[in-house]
Amino acid sequence: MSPSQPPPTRPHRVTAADVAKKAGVSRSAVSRAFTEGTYLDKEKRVSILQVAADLGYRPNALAAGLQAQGRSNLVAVVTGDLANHYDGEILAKLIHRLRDLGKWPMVIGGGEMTESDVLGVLGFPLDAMILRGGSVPDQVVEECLKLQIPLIVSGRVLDRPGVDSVCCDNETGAELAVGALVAAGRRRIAYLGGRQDLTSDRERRAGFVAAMAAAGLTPVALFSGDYSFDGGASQARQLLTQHPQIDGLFCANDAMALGAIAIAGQECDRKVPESLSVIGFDDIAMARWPAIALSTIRNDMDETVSQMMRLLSARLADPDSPSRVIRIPPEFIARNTH
Amino acid sequence: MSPSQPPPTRPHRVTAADVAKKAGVSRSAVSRAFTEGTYLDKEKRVSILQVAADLGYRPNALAAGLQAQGRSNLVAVVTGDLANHYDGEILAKLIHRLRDLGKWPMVIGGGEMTESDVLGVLGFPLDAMILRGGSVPDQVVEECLKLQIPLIVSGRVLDRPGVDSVCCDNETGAELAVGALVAAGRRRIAYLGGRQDLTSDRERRAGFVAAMAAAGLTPVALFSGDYSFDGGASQARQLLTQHPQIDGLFCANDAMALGAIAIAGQECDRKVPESLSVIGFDDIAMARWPAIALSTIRNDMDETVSQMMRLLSARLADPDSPSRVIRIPPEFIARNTH
DNA sequence: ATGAAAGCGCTAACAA
DNA sequence: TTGTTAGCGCTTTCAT
Repeated sequence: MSPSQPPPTRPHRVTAADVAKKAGVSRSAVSRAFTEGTYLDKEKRVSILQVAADLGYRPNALAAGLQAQGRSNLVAVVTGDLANHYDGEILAKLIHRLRDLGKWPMVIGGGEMTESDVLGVLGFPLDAMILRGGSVPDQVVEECLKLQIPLIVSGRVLDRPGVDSVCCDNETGAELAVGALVAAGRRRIAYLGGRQDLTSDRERRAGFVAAMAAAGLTPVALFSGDYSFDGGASQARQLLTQHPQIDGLFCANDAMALGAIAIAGQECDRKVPESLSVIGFDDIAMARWPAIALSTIRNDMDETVSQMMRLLSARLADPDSPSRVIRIPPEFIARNTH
Repeated sequence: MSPSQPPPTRPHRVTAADVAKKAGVSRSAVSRAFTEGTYLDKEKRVSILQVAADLGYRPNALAAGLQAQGRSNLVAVVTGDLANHYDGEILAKLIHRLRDLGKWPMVIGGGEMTESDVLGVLGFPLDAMILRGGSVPDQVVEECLKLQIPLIVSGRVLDRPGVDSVCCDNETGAELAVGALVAAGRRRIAYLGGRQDLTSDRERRAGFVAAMAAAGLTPVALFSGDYSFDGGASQARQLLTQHPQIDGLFCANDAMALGAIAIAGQECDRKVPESLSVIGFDDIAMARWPAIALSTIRNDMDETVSQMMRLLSARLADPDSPSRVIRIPPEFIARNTH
């Protein structure tokens, strides 16, 4: 209304223009000062950076990302359920390694998978999307491909053009487990599975069945759980009740194995490993705890993440390269439960 | 060189302009079609959305965030070490609740805390930054305040203008633990602490000391660990060796309590709770596992996250409101280890 | 070496 | 109700 009223304008974020004015140079000079390998007088650069520091200026990454076509440095990470320790542990490594590549992880998922969230994040011009474990709605995959956003999948294989996957060789892992159980003298062996809608479970199950057959054995039972401790416990209760004769148990992941061991000891009067051998899958940190010392199949996280980063870099460098599937070899880790 | 060579231009992301042209409307009409509560002919909106869907268009969130001053919907989350289950569990809830608010979480930290990462993320015009646990470099706090970025701190209290905190009432928690140990008939009680550089440990320690004094008891020992299972185990080994007479142990978090219980049973021939009571802190999911059934002090995650979201919303609505500190009341959860 | 100017894709104030 | 216009803050030719 009247010019006497100074607008109580909240001091906006310092921009390159502010720095330019204060330093007596052009906006472009400021931009150059923050970019390696650009023509700019050595002294001038120093003085600009000084002024910028005084003012508390830092380039707006949003504006930069908008400008740089196809290099927003934003990477969406759709994590599996963080209640699964494997997912939590691998997420930490993933975040760390993405930063090494200069990427910023936008993390979604972690519990109940909200499909709208993962579609919503596509609103950002992502450099890539990482799908960790879990069931990935097909629609999401379609949208990513339509938007030409590179997809790196881990924990399952998605053999499609433009999608790279890295996944444990689950069948081999199951074979190793059966081999170890047989070597321990077990013959009446059962499988305690995870969520049947996930390929990891299907592959481990198939590997188990095949290895048993190869060993001339018939599975005593094939159960399914949900990859959780509680699920493992309740399924193990039924399993040990209905089939008290079993002497070996291969579980689809470590959490279920721990649940099963708890039930065996507390409710079924079965000592592990004396009267029952149990082998898990993944080798989460807890499995290494001396008090637990779970025999398991290592699903190597460091190697998995390394390969994911390798695939990511390769695809970013050449978006049209053929899609790749990398299988990580598992390893049997002998501890105290078999 | 010659116009006969069609440039092998990688099809760019579909923009509002593309949709506008195809639909025969203006760019603004397209923008309006995607914004609730704008003037736009019903039919026209439908047809625009139809064309957009055909083309696979979705508004570029970067451009939108650049435009909307102070509403990028980006929130940086600096998480504590995900090897601590408490941090993992709360991160999952945090991500979920932030999405409910329409915010996108950029997650950093999770393991080795890289200070440059947390400074680097300030390049984005964040709506807010969430600091979860751990030690927060002062420089980070300064930069945030300088940039006028709201800071929500959890797991410690940072009583400064513009910073809101929500934190468990650690002293009361320690009192509850001592009370429970005393009620269980324990008198020779020790404290197995976490990282002394963290306020959570200092408060729990202080609360322990005060409660012991109030009960007319003298602590047998005050040890320090690192909040990890392994750290708890090795400290407990020393503790039980040097002070075999102790009959009660209050641990600074659940992980250390589990480590201590493991050592007690496996190496020191002390049955829990028969000859040694152990109480943890946090009430992580594992503490509830029947096989573990850890008596502990609940550090309510749902309530913590709810309050964080409340503080966040309030600060976003009024950036100048006085900073607030919310203390979450702890609760003793009696299970099988005391 | 450096400034001017164009544009990245979007929203919002202003006209019509 | 709708189109035109002006930025948001930055990077990058293009001149100079």
